[in-house]
Amino acid sequence: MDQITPTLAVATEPVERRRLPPEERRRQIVEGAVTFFADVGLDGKTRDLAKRLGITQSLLFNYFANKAEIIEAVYAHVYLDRLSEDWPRRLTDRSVPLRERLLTFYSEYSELIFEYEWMRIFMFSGLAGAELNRRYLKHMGTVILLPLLEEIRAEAPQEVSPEMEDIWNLHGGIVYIGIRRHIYQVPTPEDPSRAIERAVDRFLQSFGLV
Amino acid sequence: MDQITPTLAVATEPVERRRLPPEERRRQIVEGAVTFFADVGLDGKTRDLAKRLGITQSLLFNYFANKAEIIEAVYAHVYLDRLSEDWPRRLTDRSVPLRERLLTFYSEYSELIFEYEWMRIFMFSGLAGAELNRRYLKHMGTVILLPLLEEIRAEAPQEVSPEMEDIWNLHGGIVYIGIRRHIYQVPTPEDPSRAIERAVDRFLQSFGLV
DNA sequence: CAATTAATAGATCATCCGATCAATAGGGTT
DNA sequence: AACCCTATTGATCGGATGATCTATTAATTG
Repeated sequence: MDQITPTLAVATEPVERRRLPPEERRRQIVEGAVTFFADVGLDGKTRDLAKRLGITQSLLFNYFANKAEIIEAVYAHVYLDRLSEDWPRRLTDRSVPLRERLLTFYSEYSELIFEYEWMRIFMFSGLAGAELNRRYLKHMGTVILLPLLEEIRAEAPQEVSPEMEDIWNLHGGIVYIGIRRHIYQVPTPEDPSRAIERAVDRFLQSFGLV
Repeated sequence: MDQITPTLAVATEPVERRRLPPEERRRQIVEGAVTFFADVGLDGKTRDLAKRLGITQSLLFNYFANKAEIIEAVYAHVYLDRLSEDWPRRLTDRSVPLRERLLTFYSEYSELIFEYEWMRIFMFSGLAGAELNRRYLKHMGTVILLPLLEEIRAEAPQEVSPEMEDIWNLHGGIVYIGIRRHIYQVPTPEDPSRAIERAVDRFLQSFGLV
């Protein structure tokens, strides 16, 4: 099996100082754990994580009761408060042209999903059957994509009526760029904004907009 | 961690008969391994696999030198000879309308990628950094999507010129249905053909076709 | 029906893993 | 400089894991 071999002891900061303030040490562990588990998956071993952090394995359990708790902290650090509360409002702000709303949304949203850690941990937890992903996608559907559907329906001529699956299709086509880049690790455009813009324009055009 | 708990000893066939012919036993192991590793990931334990197959763990190593060899057999069983050699030719057969070519291709191709085992093992191996996935996507790009790009360019009016990323976008939007269903395990249309048809039509329409 | 052969099971090994705990030492305080 | 608190360490435990080996048992052959 060609698992990615966990890089050993890549000390991001000089490791001289032992005995950090607990808050800081905890933060350091979580941040290290995010990239570590993004690299090797949620089955990554605590000994490897500790080695990468330049600390002993036992110290991990001084800050977290068990490994599951570390992963909880990773989830929290990667996902919590990363979905802007502002998006639903701005997506439905009809004083701004629909095309512009869509482009600014996907411009900001893509910064999130094209992040290495975000994309990989989301995929790992999805495969593990985590409830997190279902909650997230459900939220995404009701809070972002459904309002978006209504916006398009409001502006589109009567003869063409978009469906929810059409919105998911637009969304998936964009997300797939990040999947290619961070999961399959194949070349993708450095800056995806052009591809996104073209996808959005094709979408709008097909519903008689733009 | 909320790993999917491997189902224990779900004997697909009656296990009465021991002492199977080697060929048959091997085939049985591989097929069981495909769904097993698709469920729990490539880190799945050989003891759990054996339990599900209704055989002892040591028997596995009578047919395979080690676990990596089992996974190789799983890869082979899931991927080899599953990309029809016929697709490139049929996609470029200009005696058939382009829309029809696209629809029949994605109709057949989606049967492949919407398969539970295919999708999950492909994602697991992608995350593990397997070369397999890069080879596959490269092959997909050059043998299917690039010719497809040429076909669209040939038929599209000069003023609009599709790019390779546009084709990947079409492709990704369709594949994403399978990702939602089998990776994130959220509800998707029972039959994706309607969504695929609409996506293809939007795509063609935006390039002045149909 | 006995003999031969190959599949199978169960015990076992060395290693690895998550987690625990007593001992140690860093560094701020007095 | 001595003291004390606690962050950190290193040794260790029980259980799991991939892989091996030997004894047993089922089917095939003559």
